[in-house]
Amino acid sequence: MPESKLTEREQLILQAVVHLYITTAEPVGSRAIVKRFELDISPATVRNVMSDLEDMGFIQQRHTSSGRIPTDNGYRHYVDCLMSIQELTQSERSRIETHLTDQLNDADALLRQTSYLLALISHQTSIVEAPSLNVAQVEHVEIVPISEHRLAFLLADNYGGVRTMVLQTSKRITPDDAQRLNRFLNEHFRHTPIDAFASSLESKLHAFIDEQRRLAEQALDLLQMLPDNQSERLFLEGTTQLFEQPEFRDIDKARELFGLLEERDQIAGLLRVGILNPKPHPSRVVIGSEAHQAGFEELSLVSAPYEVDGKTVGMLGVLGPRRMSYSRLSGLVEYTASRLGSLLTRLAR
Amino acid sequence: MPESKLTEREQLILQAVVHLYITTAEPVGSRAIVKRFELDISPATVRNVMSDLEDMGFIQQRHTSSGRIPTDNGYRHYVDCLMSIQELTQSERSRIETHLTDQLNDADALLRQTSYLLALISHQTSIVEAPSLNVAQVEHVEIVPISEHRLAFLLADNYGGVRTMVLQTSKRITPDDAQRLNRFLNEHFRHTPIDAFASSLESKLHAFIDEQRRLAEQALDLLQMLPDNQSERLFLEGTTQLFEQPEFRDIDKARELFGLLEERDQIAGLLRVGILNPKPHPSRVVIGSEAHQAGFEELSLVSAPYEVDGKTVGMLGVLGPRRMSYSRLSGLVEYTASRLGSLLTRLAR
DNA sequence: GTTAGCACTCTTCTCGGTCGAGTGCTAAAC
DNA sequence: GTTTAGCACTCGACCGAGAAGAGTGCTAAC
Repeated sequence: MPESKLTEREQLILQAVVHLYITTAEPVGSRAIVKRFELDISPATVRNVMSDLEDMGFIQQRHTSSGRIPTDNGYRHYVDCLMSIQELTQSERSRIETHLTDQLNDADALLRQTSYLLALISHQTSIVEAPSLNVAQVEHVEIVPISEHRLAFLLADNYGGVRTMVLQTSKRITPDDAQRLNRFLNEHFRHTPIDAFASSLESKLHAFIDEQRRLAEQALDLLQMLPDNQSERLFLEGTTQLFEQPEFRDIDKARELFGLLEERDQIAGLLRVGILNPKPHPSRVVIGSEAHQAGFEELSLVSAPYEVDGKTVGMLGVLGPRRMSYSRLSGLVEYTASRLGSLLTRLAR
Repeated sequence: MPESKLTEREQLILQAVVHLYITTAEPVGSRAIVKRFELDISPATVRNVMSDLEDMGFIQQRHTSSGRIPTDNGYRHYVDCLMSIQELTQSERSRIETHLTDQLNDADALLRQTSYLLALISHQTSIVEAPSLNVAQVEHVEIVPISEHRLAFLLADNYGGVRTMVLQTSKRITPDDAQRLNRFLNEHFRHTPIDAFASSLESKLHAFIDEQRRLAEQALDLLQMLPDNQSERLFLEGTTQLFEQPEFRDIDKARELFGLLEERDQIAGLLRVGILNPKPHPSRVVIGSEAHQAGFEELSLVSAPYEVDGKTVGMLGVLGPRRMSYSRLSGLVEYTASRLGSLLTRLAR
């Protein structure tokens, strides 16, 4: 944890402002701080300190003579230097363990359930990203003739994820054709990273002839559309929770938020923000304008990577108002990530 | 079209109230009607007629001395007796034709695109339902071994829809096992209605032994979960449009609406409302409280069934504020439904 | 049956005043 | 030098009065 440059008293007051504002959603006054934390100093002293903190850009006033609220910088300092991550309670822990079990043998179901549970416990909006294409590998591909002119193109990755796409052909495909193609595909592309599959297949197109080649080309087309679908592999739950927050009582803010939630790509992008920022803890926090994203000013995201076989394969997190309990949610997100990781590891075998 | 029991003048005034309210979202006064439609009668006369219409329950006042707005009954009478369905313009028609082509060889993609287009042209929220389970038939099933202990269970229906589920087994499955099972499944269950597949499979479980039987039982479990997933086979687009409407400026109404949109099951149920109500036109209208659904009071739905090979297989529609252009949207929805139907027919071959 | 006139009702907007929370500053106390 | 008490000041929230405006219902005349 980086050393705070503030005096002990300043740290105390900043922490007090953050805590009170998080719980009440109201600007925090000097008297309220003294009362609530039973401090042995007078409100006037607190006022002086708050004035200093304001000069340093950690807290601000909506208008002269209102209480203070933390700025993005204030939250940032709090998260980086003052906060200690809160462990989950025993009951929360067991709740996760019972609802997130290895009964779920489908990666999608597991991810969805994780998202659901995360929203339920956090009372915020949860985001869970499926293992990303650049770490997943081809485990198995199969072209399945469905009817005379239609085929399913099935692609299974090594994390238990299965995608199916549909192909149409003008010429009839024999089961033999399909089987030969399947054998070839699996022989040559097993363990290829999924995002390299398309280009890898392209370079081997010459190995096919006739109908098989046409099929392979069509499969290639489908593969090239895969990255676009990445944002569909995002599990969001509990979006209603966000709208319950007082910061979105304002109809225009609410509408903006609603628009943002529709933009799956942007949400997916958010999970990537700050991912490089190394920390003693796995969890990351993006606060308001740090996201550099229109409409995100009132929001924050606490996220953590989850690992399969010691390798980070995806992210999950909790999206809430900037004014949220970072300490509690960091703990929750980290624990959930580790749980999901170990279940996925078992699934990936 | 049922005969209206109103006098010609009453019809005229009711129509005027509906039209004006639809376009302005403001209560309609007597003077405004005379002005806007250049009537040769005085506002006082209009007031008398409006008073009568109010007694009949077709229009109402928010408070004494405000203009009138249509009641659900008023809209109902308008839709049933007064409205004529508006044909699409040439440009709208060609827009649909170019964006909804037989290039899309995947039923899901086709449905999604339909939904997208419908939202775009209507400026409302669109709902498109996938062909329902009780009319779709098994076209092909295949169990695909993915890795030693994992299999994909692929189920293709005769409308171009493909679902994939994942199975986990403790014992290793040989390709031969899988192939034999596949042959059996396709021989016996091809053309079985999908919603009868599970029970039909159950009755034939005795034909399997050992590992095959265990597999078939697992597949059965998955099949029995299928109906629950029906609500996931609903394509919604343009939900933001709803929140733009002035009736949802009120934050509590907006929240209620947001909650409703989350409830996919209820939305799916709405499409079924009034489906039995036979009409000279294929389109159906559900107005506000007619839906008997909490939160739907301010909404209306214009829907139409789409047909494959002359058989109704699903519904699509447009969800908007009660105050919406029923005449225009009926035309749009009907046209879109017929277009989707014919494309799906070609896809189903 | 239709219309002009008019009183009436109800909402919306604005304005001024009060209240209370909270601040900043100054001077005194520690 | 730090802390505190005291006090004037600022600003938003709330309230009620009053004016404006839209629209009605009723009555009497056409």
